[in-house]
Amino acid sequence: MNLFNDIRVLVVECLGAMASEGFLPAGLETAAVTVEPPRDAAHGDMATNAAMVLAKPSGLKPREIADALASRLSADPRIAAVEVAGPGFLNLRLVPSAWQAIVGSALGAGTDFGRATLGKGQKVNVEFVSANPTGPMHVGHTRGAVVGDALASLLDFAGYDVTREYYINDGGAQVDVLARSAFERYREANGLSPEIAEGLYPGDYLIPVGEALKEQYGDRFLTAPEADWLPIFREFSTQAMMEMIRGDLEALGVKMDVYSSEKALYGTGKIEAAIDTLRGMGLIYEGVLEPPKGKTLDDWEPREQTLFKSTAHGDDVDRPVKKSDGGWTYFAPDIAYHYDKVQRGFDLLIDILGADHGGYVKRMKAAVSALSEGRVPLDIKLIQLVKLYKNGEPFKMSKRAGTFVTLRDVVDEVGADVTRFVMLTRKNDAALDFDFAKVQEQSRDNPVWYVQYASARVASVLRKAAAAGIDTSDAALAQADLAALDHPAEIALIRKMADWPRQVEIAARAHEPHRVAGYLGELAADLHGHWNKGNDEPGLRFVQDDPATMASKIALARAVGVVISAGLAILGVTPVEEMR
RNA sequence: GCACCCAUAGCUCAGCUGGAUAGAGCGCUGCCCUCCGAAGGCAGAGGUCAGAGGUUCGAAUCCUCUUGGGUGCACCA
Repeated sequence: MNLFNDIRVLVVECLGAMASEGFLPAGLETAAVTVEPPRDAAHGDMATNAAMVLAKPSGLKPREIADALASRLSADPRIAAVEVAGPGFLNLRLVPSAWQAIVGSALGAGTDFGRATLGKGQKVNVEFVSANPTGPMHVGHTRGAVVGDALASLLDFAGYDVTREYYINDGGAQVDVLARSAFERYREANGLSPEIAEGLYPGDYLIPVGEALKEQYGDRFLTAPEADWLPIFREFSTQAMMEMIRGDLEALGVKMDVYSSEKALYGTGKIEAAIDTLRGMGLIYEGVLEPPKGKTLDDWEPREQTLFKSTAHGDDVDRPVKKSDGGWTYFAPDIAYHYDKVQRGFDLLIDILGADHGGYVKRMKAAVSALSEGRVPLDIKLIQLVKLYKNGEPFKMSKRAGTFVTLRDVVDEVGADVTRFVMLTRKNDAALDFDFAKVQEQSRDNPVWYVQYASARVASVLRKAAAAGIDTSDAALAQADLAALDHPAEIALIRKMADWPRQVEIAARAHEPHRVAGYLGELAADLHGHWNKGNDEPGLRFVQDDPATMASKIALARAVGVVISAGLAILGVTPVEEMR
């Protein structure tokens, strides 16, 4: 299905044949051999670097290898022309039928077109969002949620067995703060005026929690000591927060497979077991850390602590796992949690974190490296800031949650589809400008609109074809005369569309779902460009008088539509049938 | 002080984990426009890929250093 891979296989086979004939030395490493679309279309359909890569290890001149390889390749029925170019590139031109067949594959596979086996069924865990259960999700979380969800879909599409997971940070001091904040709202619900002290969460979203607490417990905790109500209020309000967060995620179209709780790790011995495992490796010791240089800590004093020798696995300094009061640091349950993921048999772990957690990457990688004995890679994607604008002006909203803009605010304003697409228009480690006005604009420089417009145009011609009595089911369209799609412009559009399976692999390998959005923008641009050509050249239009001709053209349109739908599905965006 | 991330056209950004003459949109300039679906189309100008070394057939891409920005740096998560 990935034509580039097919041709690469052919190239490697030819090289193998050349080796068995003695032209090339036996056992040459061919991993570096690539078959890619050339940047300049004038160079042909595909280019391979085989001759240059193998020149040195074989002791031959690139030209010699290229010539010999060229004559072998040209014997393949799919190859129309081969030429040696530049420093030793082989430029390949395929016969039109090789491209036209791709239209048939796309129609046959539907939105599964481009599915890859890259992941080989390996189990991958994508942990994302993991927002503290202390309030509604804000825009920063939103980007992480979208990137994580799209990455999970992408990896699934690329053949991995994916688990979406949320780690609830419900074990630290912040949930005590939440409980105390809820207590004030509980007092409020009982007719007292709340005292939202400095450091408590002031957001209105806790008002209903306070009311619910009153509903359940009446006034009986109003004068009770904190120790009586704190655990109860903590439990009650974290559950309320998690319900809210689940709702927020749902509004965005994100569904987690697993919610893991930090609190649940305590008292089970899991933290102790993880630390003991490290201790068994000689990676836990009692020691005193040096004070950080160049930064003045007024309350610094040397203390002996239980430390994890993370420097043995690439970290800069060793990290404490116990506080001076003997309790675990936040790092300890995190170690246990990742150990749990390793033990659940994942072959690859991915964490999506805010960029402000950058300092945390090395120690976590060190822990996973140690606990999995180097078996399980951990990739941590840091998500940069989202800057909000409205018509170019920095934008703040404070509807109901204090000072920050919530996920709900954004989704209510522009919809989940637009939100998701825009969040994926930049790579995760670059800051993103999100302009409320711009993302709803109907213009070329709004990528969401542009891709949806392409989708709508495809749907439109399909409707026209159906009205003209053409069977527009994929199965029927696949039977159309694809050989009629022989105009260079049509072949060019097919070539773009045929690049989709390759793009999936590239994006999946890099763990970068934003590439899918970028590709869809390019494909949409090509479709629109092709459409415009039809204005001057009626023969290129999708809508034709002759039913058989039209069926061929519609097959192409639908094939492009299939790719757009498949791509949007990965991004979690619903393709539109028509523009309103 | 240390670590991580970023730096590409006037602006906003792509750039295939090393490929050929570095791309797109906006803006600018000049033409064209009633064409399947309006919300335009075509063409042009615009670059020391922050700077300097290195690796190699080949570097925006990998390594080192420099500059400029962001983030984070026991015992909070």
